[in-house]
Amino acid sequence: MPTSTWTRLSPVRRERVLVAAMDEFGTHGYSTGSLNVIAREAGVAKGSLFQYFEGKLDLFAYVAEQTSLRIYAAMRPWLDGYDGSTELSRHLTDALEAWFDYFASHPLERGVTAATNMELDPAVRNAVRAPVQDIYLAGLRPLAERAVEAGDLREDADVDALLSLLLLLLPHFALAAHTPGLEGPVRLAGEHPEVRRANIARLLGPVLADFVPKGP
Amino acid sequence: MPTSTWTRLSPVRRERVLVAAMDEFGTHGYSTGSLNVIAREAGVAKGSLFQYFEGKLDLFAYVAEQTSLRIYAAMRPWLDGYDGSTELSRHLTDALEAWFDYFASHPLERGVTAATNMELDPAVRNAVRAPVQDIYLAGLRPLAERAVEAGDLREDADVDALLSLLLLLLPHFALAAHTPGLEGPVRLAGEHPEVRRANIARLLGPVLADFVPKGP
DNA sequence: GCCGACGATGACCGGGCGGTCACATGACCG
DNA sequence: CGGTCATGTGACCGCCCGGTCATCGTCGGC
Repeated sequence: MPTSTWTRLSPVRRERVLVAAMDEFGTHGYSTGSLNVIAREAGVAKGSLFQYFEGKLDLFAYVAEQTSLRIYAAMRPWLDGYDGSTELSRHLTDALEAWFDYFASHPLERGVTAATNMELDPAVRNAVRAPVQDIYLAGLRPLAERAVEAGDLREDADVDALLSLLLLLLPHFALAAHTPGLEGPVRLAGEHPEVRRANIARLLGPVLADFVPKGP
Repeated sequence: MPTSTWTRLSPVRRERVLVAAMDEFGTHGYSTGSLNVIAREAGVAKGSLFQYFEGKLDLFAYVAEQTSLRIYAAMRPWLDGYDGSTELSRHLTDALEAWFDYFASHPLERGVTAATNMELDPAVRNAVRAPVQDIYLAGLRPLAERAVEAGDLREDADVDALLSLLLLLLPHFALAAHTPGLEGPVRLAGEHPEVRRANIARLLGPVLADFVPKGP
């Protein structure tokens, strides 16, 4: 958790530190990322970083959390826009498409997401991922509940299981879609929008299959 | 590339070093993995490691390559067993199922595969993944060609594109299926074999859809 | 019994790391 | 003005890293 000093800091200085940390951690990951580099790029003394955060892990957790909040804010219109009047799978396809676009145009957020999901050390994963998942769950759970009300999900659907699946799979899809040197799985990021939509729908299909009602 | 000294080493000593390196790199990844730890666990002086390999990256590349060879050897019966008399998708489902089982019972190989696929540094990725992919391609390409002959793949199918897709997606599936704390995506690793088979087939479906013949 | 080649060894090197701390700076107050 | 306090700073600490190398033991050939 950031210190009280951090919260009192000028927004300009906060943003400089945050961007430098997102860049460094997003490029090199947690363990290889260097506080010396972050301080230098932010134009701040290294000692200041320790006045703002309890240590390296605290800074990384903050970066991951802020990144999730930015992504969440960008996805908010799609999460709030679902009222059951459109089909759930169609709505999720829209959201996933917007998500891909967001990563494509926000390399810092993409890098941090990659670093978070590719972290091997269980201690670091646990420290970072729980708050991040809480943020996504806060947006996804109401959507799932609205879908049950609307009959788009089976009444006895295990909502927790569905949300776990989405949280596990979606980052993989999103990141794989922008893996350098390949267009993306199943040509997800292809040039023709209608092809891309169809591919997203195909990826979502097996994820949702257990949860949607059987009949028409 | 290992030195000539390494090839002259007693198999017992070679195996001790290889296992220690697989364990360390598989647990902590490349950059965080320590040569000091590897030397200690292998019961070998650190200087010896530099008589066997050109440096840390050389050792990691060797570990990744040997791991691929072990996995490839275990999958060999499934690769060679395809002669066009069974359906391709059914055959690949068998192979993927065997792959999951292999990872579940071989934690060292699973760890190294995870470390290889989760590496962020492009230089390390390139040094490691090219030889690894060559190994898999050597097994998969003949299978794909046999499938074209048997009419299981469209004659004009882009075999390279299909192989790229398989190489990109399959490790993700295999690793996600054993992510600690979750049963696996779409309950891949569920208890009922028939459910698992169905889920594997659903995952493979979109990967193959562009490549199989349209009609019956 | 001597020798030269090979291989094993661990003390040692320079460097970068996360983290600390004594001190400088400057705003505010009596 | 002096005193206090929050904040900024970078030299410094101990540690571990990948990598080197002088040294020594152990062989097979003569």
